Amino acid sequence: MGAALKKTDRLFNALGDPTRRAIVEKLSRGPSTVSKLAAPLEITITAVRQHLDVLEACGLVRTQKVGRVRTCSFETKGLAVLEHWIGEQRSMWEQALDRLGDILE
Amino acid sequence: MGAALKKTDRLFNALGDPTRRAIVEKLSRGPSTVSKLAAPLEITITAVRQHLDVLEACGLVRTQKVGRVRTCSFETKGLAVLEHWIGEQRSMWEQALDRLGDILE
DNA sequence: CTTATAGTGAAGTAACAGCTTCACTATCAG
DNA sequence: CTGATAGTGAAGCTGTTACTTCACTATAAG
Repeated sequence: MGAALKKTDRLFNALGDPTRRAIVEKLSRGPSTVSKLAAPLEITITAVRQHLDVLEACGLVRTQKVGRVRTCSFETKGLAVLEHWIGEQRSMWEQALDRLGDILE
Repeated sequence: MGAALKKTDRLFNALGDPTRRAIVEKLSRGPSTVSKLAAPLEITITAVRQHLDVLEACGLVRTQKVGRVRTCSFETKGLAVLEHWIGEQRSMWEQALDRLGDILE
């Protein structure tokens, strides 16, 4: 469970950066390349590369280099982990409300 | 939509910090106070207060001061925004896959 | 072969985020 | 009243992080 926590850690941290979320949003609309991602963001391709490292490490993006072009695509796996965490908190909260209800009766 | 984006921004940023996520997880199990939150985290109550500011600003936590004690509780509203964002990306990705399928036919 | 394109890697900078300390206020208990 | 408890606010320290520059490699095109 310690490793799982670390994964959630990296995931939320990755999406905490607005530039990185912009990249994810772009890629969810379809694959792209490093320089095509950089253009609208107005940052260097080096910076984009660094962001891609982070996104790849937590399962939000998958990349593949063919020739001299690296193609980046969206990866659904990361979102599943996110949804799981949200579900956990929700159900814990429901249980807490139930206990409160029992006490009030 | 600009304002909505800013909200999502603050939300992910808030949950990007492990300490803040620990606070949210704790509160989803039931309400607590500032100093009770600080104890297991081994940080000062001042630090916890600062985290609570962030969490309150993005609708993940609600707090209320009675006498000299501030009681903090979990707020479901924030999670809804999160889920909405995840859903958006998922559906965009589905559509992208559909377009790809059409092309391949 | 020459030149342009796409990306990589290392190193540095500037800003920010998380945390602390300390001095302080407000509330409750004996 | 006295002392302890719970929290607040300002200011400063420190490590992290997002970003840049520059020198470089590898592929593609003329």
